[in-house]
Amino acid sequence: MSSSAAKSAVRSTAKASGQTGGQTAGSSIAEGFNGAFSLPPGPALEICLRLQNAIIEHRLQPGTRLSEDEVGEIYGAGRTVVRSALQALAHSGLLEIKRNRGASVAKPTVGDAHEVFEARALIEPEVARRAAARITDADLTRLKAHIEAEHQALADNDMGKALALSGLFHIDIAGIAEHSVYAAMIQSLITKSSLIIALYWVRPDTACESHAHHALLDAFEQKDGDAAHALMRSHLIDLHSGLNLKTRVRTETSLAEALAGG
Amino acid sequence: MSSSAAKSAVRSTAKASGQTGGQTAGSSIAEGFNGAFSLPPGPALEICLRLQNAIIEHRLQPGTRLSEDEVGEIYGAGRTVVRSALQALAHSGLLEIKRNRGASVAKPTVGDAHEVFEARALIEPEVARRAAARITDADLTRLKAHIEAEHQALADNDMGKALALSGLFHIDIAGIAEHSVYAAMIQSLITKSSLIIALYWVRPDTACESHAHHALLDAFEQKDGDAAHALMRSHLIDLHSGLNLKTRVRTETSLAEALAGG
DNA sequence: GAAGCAAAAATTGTATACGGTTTTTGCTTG
DNA sequence: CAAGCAAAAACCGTATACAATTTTTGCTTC
Repeated sequence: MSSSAAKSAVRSTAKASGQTGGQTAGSSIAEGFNGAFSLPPGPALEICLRLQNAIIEHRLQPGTRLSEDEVGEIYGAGRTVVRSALQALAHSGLLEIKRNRGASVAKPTVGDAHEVFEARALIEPEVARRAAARITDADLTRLKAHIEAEHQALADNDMGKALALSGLFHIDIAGIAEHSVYAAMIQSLITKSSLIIALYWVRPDTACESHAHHALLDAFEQKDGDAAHALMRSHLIDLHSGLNLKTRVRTETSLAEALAGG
Repeated sequence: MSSSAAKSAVRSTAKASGQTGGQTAGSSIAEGFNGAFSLPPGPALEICLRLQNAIIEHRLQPGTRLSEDEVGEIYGAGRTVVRSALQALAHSGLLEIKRNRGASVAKPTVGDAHEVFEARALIEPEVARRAAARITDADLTRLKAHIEAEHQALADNDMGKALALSGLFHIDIAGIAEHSVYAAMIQSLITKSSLIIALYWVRPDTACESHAHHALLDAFEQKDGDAAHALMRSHLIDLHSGLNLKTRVRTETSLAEALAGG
């Protein structure tokens, strides 16, 4: 609950380029998402971030089961720390844990999807207005870098990375607004959005997103809070409408998926 | 073979006889708060609810340290389940866990307090509008019962219970609105509000709260969403203004408190 | 051949033991 | 008598072992 933590957490993402192409959690794209877990620094938090990153980048699909032994084997940790990490992720809404059944990646329903984007449409415009009043030049250059990296990821056809960067853009704004309560809510909502997009995204062109982010950046440069509010709201409504929430998409379980692939 | 069986038997009897005052977690006032934890039903969840209840009713004050062994001793559980419970509570923002330092009841700062009530003033009016559109007669009678119980607690001069019931009123409304995302947010905000009130509450008369709740009930009875929205917003602004967030109140630690008491 | 049931395998829930870090305490020394 | 330091106690982090539950599998039977 420290109100000063949000901004510094986002700021630290600027140094993310110093590492090799390896998959260390500290160098991952999703480092900016790290404010959501109330875990002390340690292996449990690292596993948390790695798994969260995998979910956000759609390398782990909704419904996938995560056995404690399996995860421990992959990351070279005991079951104790893995349990900690899984419980933390469950609390963030990314996993579901059932008694004696283990953890699996959450599968938001159509109703959940509506609720998440409705909440985002309420909260994020307010946060954007706050951010416009507080934004600094350093923040603006960082946001530009995010958009640039997102473009690059799209050029590389790396949809998972592009999506993660798009989310990071919104989270960075929450950090700029210096409101830790809103920031925590938005982090939770955006990670859930990632799951929802994995299940219900149907629009083929993602370019519109970049346009919206550019427009937001302009409003921030002019420190126009009302414009930022309006742009954010329309952006989120646009995102919401880009989902296919009428019919059921991708109801296949991991089993059916495996059958289709092989 | 008999050693472990005997020990568990002792544990269960201690658990049963230690709480003869009718304080089972399932029957406690804070039962309505139980949607916030992503723990499977079991002893960990029970300990979670008991501790949450104690915090909400101000029997545990901000800053109090909770040793794992101590909590385990009290509730007759091993450290494993206690750790689970403490981590879950930390995720809800009620506890703070520092590496090798253990858990302690969170102490929201003045800035946190502003943020929490600002967020409530944004979200809860929206939820009240939704609730007005969906409320049933059964819901109305239940809300009336809440207000009645709150009055009774005030008459008994049981401030902790009154405060918990007041929070339950708001949480019930979130449930009526049938919006799980908002409901989770509001539960988290209200439990945090409980900590904030423990630290910064200065207004001697709590009667105003009951009036506000009565007025809200009227709006719900008439299914007037706009009125519910406006009343909820003014109610929360009123609560916010009832806090002393200018100067520091109650900065004493548990040590100073013990000295003052003894 | 399908349905029902029992045994076995796999997986999670929990407790306990050991190692590392922090905090406290008591002594020494200026 | 205060300050610094070292030893010890307390506490948390992690791994491992055992118990309980679930899921799967193979057999029997209609």
